[in-house]
Amino acid sequence: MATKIFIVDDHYMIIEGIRSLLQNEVGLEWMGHAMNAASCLAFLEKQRPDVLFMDVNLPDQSGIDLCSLVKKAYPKIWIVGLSSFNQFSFIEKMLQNGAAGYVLKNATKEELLEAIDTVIDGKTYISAAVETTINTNKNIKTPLITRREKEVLLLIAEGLTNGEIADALFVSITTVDTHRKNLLAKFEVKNTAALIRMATKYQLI
Amino acid sequence: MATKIFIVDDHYMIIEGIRSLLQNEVGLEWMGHAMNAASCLAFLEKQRPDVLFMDVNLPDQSGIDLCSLVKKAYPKIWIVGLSSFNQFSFIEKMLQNGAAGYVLKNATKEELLEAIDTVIDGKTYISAAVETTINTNKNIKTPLITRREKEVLLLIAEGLTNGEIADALFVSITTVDTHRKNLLAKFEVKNTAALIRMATKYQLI
DNA sequence: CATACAATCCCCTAAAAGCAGGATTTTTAA
DNA sequence: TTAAAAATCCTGCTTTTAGGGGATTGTATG
Repeated sequence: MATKIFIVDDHYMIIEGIRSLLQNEVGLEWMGHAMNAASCLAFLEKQRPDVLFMDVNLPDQSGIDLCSLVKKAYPKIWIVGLSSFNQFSFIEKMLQNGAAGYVLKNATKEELLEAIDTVIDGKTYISAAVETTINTNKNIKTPLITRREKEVLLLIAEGLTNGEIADALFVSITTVDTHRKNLLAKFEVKNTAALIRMATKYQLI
Repeated sequence: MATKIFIVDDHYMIIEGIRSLLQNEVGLEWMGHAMNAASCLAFLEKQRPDVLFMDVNLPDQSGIDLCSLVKKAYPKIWIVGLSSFNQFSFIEKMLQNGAAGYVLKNATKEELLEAIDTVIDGKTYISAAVETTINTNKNIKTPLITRREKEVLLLIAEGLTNGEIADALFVSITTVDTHRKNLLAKFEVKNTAALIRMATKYQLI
């Protein structure tokens, strides 16, 4: 039986690109595409692909969230994350949320076919380039900050001083100061400038 | 005579996507593709497309730079910028560097055809979505900072103090302090945190 | 039920950044 | 070649951060 392929991506060219790469492959059946999360879910109510290529960035909902939704509702569908970016945070989250593979949008036909074969075998497919990113990033720990610390961080980024943050959060300045110290420690930086830069790097801001 | 189309983009799927959308159009001749700036320039030495779709992000050189290079060497080639991002800075720079159009990677076939028609007519093609971005951004003034201010800004973002920056640049602390004051004034912010956030927003860091 | 963690608060000191004025010398561009 | 812009340096003062200690309370979670 042919492996049924579906894709959700808001970039028309990517859809066409993948389609033209895979369309005439034997053993594959092209089921079509959706251009947003909602129509993807609507499609899945009626039909079930084997492999679902899923863009990480969708207009109505993040691919990350859609991934866990789909995986909960239809555990048999193998999801392959699709992104222009070789960015660790995306890769990590997609895999955590049940994706069985991750390919970049500059993947070759061979990579796509290998990804399909690998995931329907129940294994995880990670392309070489993505693997490198994972390896370089897995040592770099993203600081685990608390809810309150994140609030403080955002207000710091807004340009508020400790006093102003204290007023905004109805706590004392010393409390804000403590959170701030903890942020510096957790990000392993020694001042606000580096803190904000790191936080944007980790896309916490 | 058919309009000759060439594309430079490092994403295989985009190339295939555009090719499958345009390949069978009458009046168009698909010349092929390059996947980086160098091979694009090599191709142009031998053959001349009429319209050149150019990715803004290329592996060996930015599309922005390649754009002005190509336009200087071959003014008759109409360049259409190509990007996933509807980002003002990119659009602006591509157009400044001689691009005649700008389309997003989620463009439809109709948009691509319209872009081609428009630019070979000598006009500028801007898709509706991109136009909106231009309008919303042209009011937002990006601060114009000097070379030295940018150096200081980068070092601030690295987490260096005024003293350390002074040492790094072989100037006095007061000089660094002045640059810093000017940065705060130009970005219209009142402290470092907001400065770094703004600077990353404007992608100066 | 212990204990880990988050969130809150306090003290003190030193360092760094921010604010308000200056000034001089190079560069750059009209 | 001359005016504007950039880069350099200064003094004095205030506010804010950073670094070093703490401590208490509540709330989850094993």
